[in-house]
Amino acid sequence: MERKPNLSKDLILKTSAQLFSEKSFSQVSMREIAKVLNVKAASLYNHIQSKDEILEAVIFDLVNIFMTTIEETSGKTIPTAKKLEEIINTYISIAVERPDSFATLNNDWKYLKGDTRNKFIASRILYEKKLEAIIIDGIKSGNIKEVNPKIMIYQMLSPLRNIHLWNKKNHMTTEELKSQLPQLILNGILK
Amino acid sequence: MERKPNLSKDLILKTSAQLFSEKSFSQVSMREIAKVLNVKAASLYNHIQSKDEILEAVIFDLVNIFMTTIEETSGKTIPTAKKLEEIINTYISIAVERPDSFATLNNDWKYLKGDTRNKFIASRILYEKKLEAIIIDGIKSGNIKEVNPKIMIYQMLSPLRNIHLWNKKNHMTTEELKSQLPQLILNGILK
DNA sequence: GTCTATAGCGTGATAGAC
DNA sequence: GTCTATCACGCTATAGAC
Repeated sequence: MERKPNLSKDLILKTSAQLFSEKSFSQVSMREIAKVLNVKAASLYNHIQSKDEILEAVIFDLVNIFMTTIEETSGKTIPTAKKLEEIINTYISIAVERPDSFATLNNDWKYLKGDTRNKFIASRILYEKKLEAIIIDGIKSGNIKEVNPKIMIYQMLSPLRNIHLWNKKNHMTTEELKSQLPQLILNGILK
Repeated sequence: MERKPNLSKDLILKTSAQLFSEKSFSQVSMREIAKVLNVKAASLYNHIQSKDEILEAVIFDLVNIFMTTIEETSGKTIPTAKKLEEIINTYISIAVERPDSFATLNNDWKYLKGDTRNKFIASRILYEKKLEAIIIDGIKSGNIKEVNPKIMIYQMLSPLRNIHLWNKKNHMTTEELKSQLPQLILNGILK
């Protein structure tokens, strides 16, 4: 409910992400996005090409952050536990600071179409491969339990991809989460 | 792609759950469900009242199982670890044996409307309350780490609610999962 | 109990005035 | 750059013939 629009692509993306996260991409209409911004739906098309483009922009904005940070973490020469903690903290930061985009990424990526969808899936596979490499490395150096790495990835990522759902009910600060969640997740993983 | 229909409510529910799990409730049309069953969309309405009714039936079929089993487990006089293992195994059984309904329950409950939606949310809250009671009991009797029970529930349920996603890639039998997942989940929880 | 035909509605997107 | 008006389409659901 803005006063006067001053419409921009960025504002449209922000508003859309918020609405997507409350319902779902498919349940939010262009008319609805426009209404929140105090404009008519047609006006949105001066700043964006299509509804699909909004979804793509919201999602890949975060995808790029995740891919960049895991690349950085992988390249560091620090203990495995520290690497995993960095990864967990990235999820926490993004889930707390940008909950709407984070929810859209995790809930609505399935509404991506064609090449964009394939690109997303490829990114996700690559991300999990990078994480697997870190875990395998940790097993070799004796810092991580000898459990199937794929199961471990699943055990790690399932809670992380749902922080936003859970944090909606139990509002915690980034600091509180960072001081508790990593230990909780890693306690079952580290020796 | 059935041969000749022999249409029934049960068959419609089964087929719908499969399609919902592949895409999403909102992305599956009545025409599409009908096509798989080799009938016209209008024919479906001789067996069901509405598309919403299909979703409700698919979801509450499983909700009732989950509510019944946690009630049973709560009433038993067995160690906390055994109770949690039972709960975990219920998820595994359902996720493996009825993956389509399980996926629909976890992904598409948000498309439930009105009272039905409220009833679902109330069930989920009640389920988590029952689980919390078991955990608090375990903390008191010294069998469970002294961590915030709400965080523990989240750590337990996040992976369990996503078994279907993960098991689609790494096909495991019910037995394999039951011999590995509970320990993995509980190792981080049990002393 | 399945069919054809269609009502009634909401959607994403566009054309063209201002 | 926002507006009004509207197009073209797909959807759920119903009416009525067979």
